[in-house]
Amino acid sequence: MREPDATVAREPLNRARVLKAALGIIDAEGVEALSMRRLGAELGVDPMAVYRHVDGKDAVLDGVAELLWEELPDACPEDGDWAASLRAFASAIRSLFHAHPHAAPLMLQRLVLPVPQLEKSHQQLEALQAAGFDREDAAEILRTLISFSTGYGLAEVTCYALVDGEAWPPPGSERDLLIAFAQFLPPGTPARLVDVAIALWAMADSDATFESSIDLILSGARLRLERRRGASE
Amino acid sequence: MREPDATVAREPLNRARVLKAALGIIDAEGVEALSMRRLGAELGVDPMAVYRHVDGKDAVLDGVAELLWEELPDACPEDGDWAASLRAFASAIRSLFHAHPHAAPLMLQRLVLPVPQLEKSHQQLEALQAAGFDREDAAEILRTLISFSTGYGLAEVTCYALVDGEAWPPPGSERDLLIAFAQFLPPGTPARLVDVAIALWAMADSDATFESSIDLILSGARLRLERRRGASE
DNA sequence: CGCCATAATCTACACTGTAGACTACAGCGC
DNA sequence: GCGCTGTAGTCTACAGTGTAGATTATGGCG
Repeated sequence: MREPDATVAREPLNRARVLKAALGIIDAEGVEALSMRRLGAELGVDPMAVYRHVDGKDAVLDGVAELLWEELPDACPEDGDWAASLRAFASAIRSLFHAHPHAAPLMLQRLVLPVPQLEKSHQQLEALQAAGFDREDAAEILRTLISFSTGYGLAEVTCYALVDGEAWPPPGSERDLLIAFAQFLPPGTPARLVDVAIALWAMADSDATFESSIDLILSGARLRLERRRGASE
Repeated sequence: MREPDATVAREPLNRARVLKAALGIIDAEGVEALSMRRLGAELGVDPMAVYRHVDGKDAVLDGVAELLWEELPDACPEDGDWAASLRAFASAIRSLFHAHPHAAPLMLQRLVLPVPQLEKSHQQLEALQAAGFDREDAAEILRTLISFSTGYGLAEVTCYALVDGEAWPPPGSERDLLIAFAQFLPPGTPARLVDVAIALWAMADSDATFESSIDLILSGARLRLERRRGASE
């Protein structure tokens, strides 16, 4: 009945498989659905077996965060267009939130020091310095960009969480929107505040807002570069 | 022995006192230290008594988040300087994170729709429209500002969490910094990545970076206002 | 006094993370 | 073949969690 080769009743567990399973659960059902018992069940194994490969639940969460940040694509340094590279970096961060809305809290909890994120940041820093920025300016620009992309991604994902699986913004006429939003707000919220919520968070093209904000940051960076060049010559 | 007046063996519990106590615990020891039993103890009361005044633990967390956003100061609309008002708004959001570093996850979890935040946003929107912005532009600017301030505040607070009570950035020479940061990173992290971490997150004047990023966003807003005015006349 | 609403307590249950003892088994020298 | 040893997986048990439900004080009011 069983496979003849190597008598692999099961592949032995390992850290990578544990983390992958954990991310799967989180993506599908949210962080609060992840328990060690559930994780064991998902892997077809006693819950305690997981502890052989991972230090504990916190370590699992840390590992998943690392896994997520690893999905950030490398910068492609060949073209030498630092602005395009930065824009791609920012978009990638935002996309990460979109790809794993339920895991957003994890990416935030370990926001500053995940090694893969540092690696990509390093690439960006190098590109900026190659373009003539000094290291302080480059770091400041990158920091601004990371902060903004993170905050923006988070805000969007928080909106998605409200409707959980449905489309965002909730489709329909302006009147429909009003009704839909009223559900998310405590009863008795003044109508003018419902309007504010809609204006802020149910705008049609959040892509455009994101891009234009990035433009803003990049144009500021460009300005700084020119000033720096003018001063040094 | 006891106070004679009104025989108040204790003031009866109420929602506000529950939330205040919860925030106290969170500020002092972090979110994970908050349990219903701990909360009851803090209030000198059976854990179950809390449930009379609040719907459950999630409701407590929601309430605390609301409490936090209530600390956002009102805009002072009299001076009519929309840019100054926006800058104050952004700084206030950032200050909120600084004032309650342990509560940051809570403010994020309920990022978009806390009523008090909508109230202040409403004031800002009004001010912008009074200055000549149309509602879409005003909303976009505000959204960018909120996202950025949130992301920036979060990143800073995440750094504070690393040292938990000590000063940030950790003081000392560049070599000291290197050693200090190495502790926060997994062993074996390449030195160039430690450098990146330091450049990004241990910069001396994060106030200045914040302000200059806000300047960037505001100057973009100003530009849009002028264009809009030029087009409409 | 009795009645009753409200606040606070007590008990109990299902569930969590995980320490520690235990079993199953592969690879080894003899 | 034997026994040893190290490793992967299992089992049991414990302290701690959120909270449903029953129970007990405690006040106000007729």
